[in-house]
Amino acid sequence: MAAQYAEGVRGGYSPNVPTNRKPRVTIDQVAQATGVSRQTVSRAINNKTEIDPETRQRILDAAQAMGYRPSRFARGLVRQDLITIGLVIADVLNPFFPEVTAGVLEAAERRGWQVVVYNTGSERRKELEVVDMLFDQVDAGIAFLLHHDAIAKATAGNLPFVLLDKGGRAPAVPGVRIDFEGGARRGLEYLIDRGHRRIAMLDDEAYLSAEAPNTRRELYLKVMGERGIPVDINWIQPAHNSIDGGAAAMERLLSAHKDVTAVFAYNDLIAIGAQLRARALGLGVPEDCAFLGFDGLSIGELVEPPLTTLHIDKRRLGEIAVEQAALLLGGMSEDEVPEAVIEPQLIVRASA
Amino acid sequence: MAAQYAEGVRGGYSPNVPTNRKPRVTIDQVAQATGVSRQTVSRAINNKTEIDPETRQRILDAAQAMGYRPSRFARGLVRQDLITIGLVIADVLNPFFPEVTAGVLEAAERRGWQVVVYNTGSERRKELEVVDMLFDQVDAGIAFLLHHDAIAKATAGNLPFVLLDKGGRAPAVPGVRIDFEGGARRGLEYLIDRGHRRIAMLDDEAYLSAEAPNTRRELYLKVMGERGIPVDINWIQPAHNSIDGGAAAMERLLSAHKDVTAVFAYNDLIAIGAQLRARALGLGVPEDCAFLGFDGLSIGELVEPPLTTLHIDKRRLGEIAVEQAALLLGGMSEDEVPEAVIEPQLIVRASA
DNA sequence: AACGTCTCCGTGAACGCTCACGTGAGCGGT
DNA sequence: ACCGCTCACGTGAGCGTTCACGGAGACGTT
Repeated sequence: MAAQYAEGVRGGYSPNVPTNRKPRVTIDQVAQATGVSRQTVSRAINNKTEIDPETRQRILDAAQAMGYRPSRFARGLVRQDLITIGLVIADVLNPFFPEVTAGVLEAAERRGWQVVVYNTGSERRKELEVVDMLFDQVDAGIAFLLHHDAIAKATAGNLPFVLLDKGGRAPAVPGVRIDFEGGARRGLEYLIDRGHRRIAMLDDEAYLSAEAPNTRRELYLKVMGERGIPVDINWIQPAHNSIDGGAAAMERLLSAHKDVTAVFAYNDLIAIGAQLRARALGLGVPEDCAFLGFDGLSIGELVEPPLTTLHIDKRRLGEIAVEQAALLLGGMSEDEVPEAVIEPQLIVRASA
Repeated sequence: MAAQYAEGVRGGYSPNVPTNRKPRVTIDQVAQATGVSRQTVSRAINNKTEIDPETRQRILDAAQAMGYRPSRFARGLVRQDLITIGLVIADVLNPFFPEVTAGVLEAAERRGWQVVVYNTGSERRKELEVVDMLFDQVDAGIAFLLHHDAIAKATAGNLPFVLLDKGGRAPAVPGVRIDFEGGARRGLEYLIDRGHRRIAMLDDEAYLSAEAPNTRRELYLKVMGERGIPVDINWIQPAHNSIDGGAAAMERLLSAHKDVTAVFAYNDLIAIGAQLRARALGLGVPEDCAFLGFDGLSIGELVEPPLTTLHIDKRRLGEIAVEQAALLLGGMSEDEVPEAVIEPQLIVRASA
């Protein structure tokens, strides 16, 4: 594969990797070189007692010079307290996930755990692949999974597994539930109470292919129905889960339904894109069209007008997931793990 | 430690972890239970040949039922091809890093490597701690490090180490260099050519405590000097590396120097905060004050007016780092690793 | 009947480390 | 001269796999 030199990159990179990997230096080699036993080298390396300070230094120097580094495998084999968890997210570039990741990282660090991160892009193939990988590589998994077969596979195995956003799934699978129903209800009723009747919905298109229960769209229909507000099915536009996706969907929506007065978006990313495009097309926000997001991303404060949204405590979401993983790892059975629910809070800024 | 129930979280979490960790099920136990040898179980688990399909299924079922999962340590000990790299970043919440992470993740995945992520917050103590940890836990490190003693420690050990943004350091330490000089020069000359003379700089305060060469500030002084433009030292304001930090710094700057016509910010985050605050205080952008950022974050497109910035290909940065790590891992010596430079590109949007 | 060839399965060793011991030297106290 | 103690260090075992073999049985070929 020829190296692709991206624009703005000098001295590009040709991966002509010489594969003469040097063999590992072992503790025994260090021991032999310094004329002591393995155990003494181990004492030096691990900063233990029962060793002469002078000997320690001598060993440390030799180890350094020889390029010795203890094998984490050999070490992990004998000590049982080295824990690594796998964090599976959909997209690092979606600001939702860095916040969750921050919570996971922090909670994991408090416990002295390592966190290895996987990106799926919400593709079915990747999700399945990553779940497979997880079984071999980590002690517990924390995952955001869209596709039900990936979820099934993940929870069927005997790896402690926690779902970020476990949706409406059985209580037996541990995870954090985000109360979309309460959130969507609060958000939509806010819009309705402010007089909006023609409320469109910009949905995440990823849920079209995944056979998952799409709570947000269903909730939209449900609440609108409860309030006796007729819904034109074409008010629902699928959007790619990104700012550009939101913009494109908004344009499609407007080309057919100029008369909607408010937009309820699947999330902030889509809402932001939609709002930006609406303004670019000359609409006033919120006078001509109001926008309501979901997630409470901080970038919602940057746009004009600042985005009204249903805020989710994403950091806490990550923290709780780690705590649940800890319970599982501690030997608790899956159905004993207490339920945790995160309640979206309506944050009224200025877009609605 | 009592559980803190964050607002918006029901059914909060008390970590009364029962620590009766169940002992590991080993391959031998599965072998015994199914009446075969270890090796046969191994063949079943690893999908190898030389095993009767029927036996395989029987073993697989038993393993599943017994909760068997191969130990990655034992496995890693005997196979030498399981590679894990450590990615050390300053702050997941700063959009710069998710982009780098995306590049690293993608490149690592292509190679079948695992990536474990560490967050330092650019704190000296954390940086040193993380570097220490790295030596034990991974096969190679890719790190964004601010403090020179952390860098020294990282590069002194015998762990393959690649620096993201290696700054002006010796060529012997592998890493990617971002050509801040070229970037800053292009940016500042653009401002100067458009008639600006009183150009302030909002610097990252983290560099105050770190005894690192702060190229961006020095470059600012250098270029201004070369063009014969006098600089008031108070035009340089330290800012916390965040949007709020930029806003606060801008407010301080304006309280003393209302007459600056342009702001050159350490990065986009600071620039965005500054610009937002300036507008809130009634200034017109760019008429009253122009803003120039650094990094080329996509959120710069969200603010009004969209931020003019020096764009860095962050994804490519991460990819190159992985490629360099691969070279090192392949046995290449540190000074043989070809130099890679990333050239910031001026993207003129509307803030300057 | 002897021999080769498959197919399926088992055995010993090795991976690199830590843990629980055991050991000998040195030294002060009785 | 003996005991007891501390300090510094060494020895054997074991952690859970995979790898390179070796071997028994079934079956066909000469």
